[in-house]
Amino acid sequence: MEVSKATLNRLPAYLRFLYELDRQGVTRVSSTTIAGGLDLNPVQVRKDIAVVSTVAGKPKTGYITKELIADLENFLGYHNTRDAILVGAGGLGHAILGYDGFAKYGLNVVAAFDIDGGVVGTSINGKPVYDMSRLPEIVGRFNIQLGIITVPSQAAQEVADRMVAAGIKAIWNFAAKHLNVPANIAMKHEDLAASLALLRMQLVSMDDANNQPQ
Amino acid sequence: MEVSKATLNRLPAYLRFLYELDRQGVTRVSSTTIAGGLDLNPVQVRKDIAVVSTVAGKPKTGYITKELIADLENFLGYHNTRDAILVGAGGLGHAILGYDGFAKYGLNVVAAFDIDGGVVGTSINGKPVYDMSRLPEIVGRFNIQLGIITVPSQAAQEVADRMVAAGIKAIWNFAAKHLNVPANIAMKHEDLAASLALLRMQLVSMDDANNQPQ
DNA sequence: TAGATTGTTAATCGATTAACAATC
DNA sequence: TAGATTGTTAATCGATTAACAATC
Repeated sequence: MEVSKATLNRLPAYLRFLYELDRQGVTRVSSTTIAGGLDLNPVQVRKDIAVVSTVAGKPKTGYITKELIADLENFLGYHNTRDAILVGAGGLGHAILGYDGFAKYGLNVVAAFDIDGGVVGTSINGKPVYDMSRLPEIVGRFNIQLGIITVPSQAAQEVADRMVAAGIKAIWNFAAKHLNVPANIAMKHEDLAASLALLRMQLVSMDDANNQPQ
Repeated sequence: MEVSKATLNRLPAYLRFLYELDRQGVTRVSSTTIAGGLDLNPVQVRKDIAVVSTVAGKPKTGYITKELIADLENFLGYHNTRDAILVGAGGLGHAILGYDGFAKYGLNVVAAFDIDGGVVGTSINGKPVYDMSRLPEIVGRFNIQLGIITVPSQAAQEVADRMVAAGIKAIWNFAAKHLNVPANIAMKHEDLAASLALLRMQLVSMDDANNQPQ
């Protein structure tokens, strides 16, 4: 991988910030402006931009907003849409199926799967919900590479296994459980418990700081 | 902060893994077992455990499952429940309100707020949805410190500002937008676009590896 | 010209991994 | 006793930040 995970993680935030500037008619932008808006270090912003941009920034004037937007969109593949399927049409699955914002990020959820007869056969936000048994057929027919897991944690490993067997190459896991998959399968675990732990600890340490004996 | 962010991020996964072992009747566990189950390095696991545990592991036998569970729960504050409020009772807000799993992590969402007359006055999973104007009153009355933002990104900054004004000390932000808050407010941004970027890039680089000319 | 800003090299910081003595 | 496993020190790796010459 030629770009670090840390950099990649920041790029979508740059892009959103630039969209906003562009919308306001700002045609040129400096690393200091971006860093200021996102609470980052300007040097870090310049280094990140250097990785993705095809044109150099100009001393004194900075970068051209629209050029930078184009480079970032290109690098992140936002125009190169990927189809995905989702397994688990419960609360969270429902929310993801109902959210059209992922289209901007080049993600197109085409169908969902579940084992609950109550939702199988219905459609959510125009996306059909199939029985789990049809997973291999649909994934194969449309050559889908990306799978989203929104089932309860006890069911998640089996779902992952079935996705891999069906030919899925990348898994976005929202279940609260580490999943074991072959090394050639990409996996991203959205661990909300871990996020919450981080937030709670910040909260507690700030409490401490405020109650410090002086 | 005496424990690193990286360590803190892993602790909830250890705990879930240990619950599973305990359920299976496994009374002792080594760092190698934990590392193997979670695709981590055993030394890293031992160092992380050293930070939180009150009793030392024993050479040859490892750690006592139940002791380690108790230490982790204690460290993460899972028995020390925090009340929270949520703003934005849309799809994602609905899913979070409907999910009772956060109770295990010591998080108790007590109420939601929205500006949509269609949901205000209703209740979701037993939690009342109030009009946004009542935020200061409820936050003040129950002395709530934690706020969850699940509104569309354009509305997120204003919601954050109103949370801070009402006395919220920590914000869990699910909107696709960086939010500026005073330095004494804890903030955790759940950036799904960034996650997706990471996953897509993994997928692409694996494609590359497989199509490498030999 | 003077000053703001870039791109890059070097220094620092933090986290992971390797090595290994201690010990149950 | 021998071997597995711990806890810790040292080495490595990766990412951030500081310093600064180049330049528009």
